[in-house]
Amino acid sequence: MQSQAQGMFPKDPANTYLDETSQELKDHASTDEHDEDVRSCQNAPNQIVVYDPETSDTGQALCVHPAEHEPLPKYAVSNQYTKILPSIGAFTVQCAECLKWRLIPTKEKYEEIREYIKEEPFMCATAREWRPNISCDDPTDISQDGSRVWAIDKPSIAQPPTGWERLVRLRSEGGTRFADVYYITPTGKTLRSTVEVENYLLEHPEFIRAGVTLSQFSFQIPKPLQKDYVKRRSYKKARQQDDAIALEMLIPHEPAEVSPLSWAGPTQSTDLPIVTRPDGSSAPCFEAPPVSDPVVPPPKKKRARPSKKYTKKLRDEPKVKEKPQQAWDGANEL
DNA sequence: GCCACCGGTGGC
DNA sequence: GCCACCGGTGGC
Repeated sequence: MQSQAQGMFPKDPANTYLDETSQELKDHASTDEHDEDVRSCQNAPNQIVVYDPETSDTGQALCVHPAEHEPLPKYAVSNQYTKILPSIGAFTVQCAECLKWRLIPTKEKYEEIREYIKEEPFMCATAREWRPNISCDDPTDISQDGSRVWAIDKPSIAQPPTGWERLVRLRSEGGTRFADVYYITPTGKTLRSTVEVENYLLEHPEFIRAGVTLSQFSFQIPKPLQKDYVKRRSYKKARQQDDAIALEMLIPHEPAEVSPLSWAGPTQSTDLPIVTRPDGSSAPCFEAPPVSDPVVPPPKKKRARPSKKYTKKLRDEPKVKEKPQQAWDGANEL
């Protein structure tokens, strides 16, 4: 995929992750390369779309697309973990002019567009970099047809430093959060917060010398378009009062309509949101995980939040636990 | 023991 | 209500 025109990007595009079950992607393929992108999209189960709320009215958005040409997400293929969570399956951005959605072929391109989207609004012409003939006259690549989860991404998030990867991992529906953001260092360490990044950089000054700064990291997560994807905190408080009743209220019982493109998870994992449900609603959504046991759950142990003083101690005393350096000892040379 | 996923808390 | 943070947990 060579780059030709470095097109203009839309202003305030919406970043969208989507679950991939739609036929429309292939319907709009217009070049061989795009065909390939579309196919890889279609093969990827449970993708998610993200789009930018601020711009949803005027229309800019991005859609997410999984690791290219991977038939299945990492969770399903290489991860020994049995839980299969919905994963970001496609990246899409909305044209600032015609408001149509254009699939972005790679996560890297998406991150590039997202970083500069405010300054350089995305247009269909931008996509000519990978789809030479695309224009606003072509139909939208994807639409909110109920077959995917759409989530709103934040604009102006810096691209991760070279050699680093920014991971957005979706949580299952009904949890307390929609997703988590992680950064994977060149040495393979996973960092979960700005504090951890800061500590890591202090422990590895070679990255600082190489120009890596905290401003290149953002742990902002996309927001699900489906309002009830994430459990409300007020619900949790209610549950503390009366668990059984609250559970009834919390879990919607909707007809399950399994997508033909859903990936097959472990049979014992039926309590996981591995399928999507076209429900005819305007916004796509994942199947809610069934309630495995509506009985009152055992009380959970309370955990005291570490004090600020403790947090500061952590910052002052870098953790020692870390994976042995693997491929990137060259960092020391920076 | 590791680690991906999840929940709970304080702060704003 | 949202966000940042990070400890807990269970499957491997």
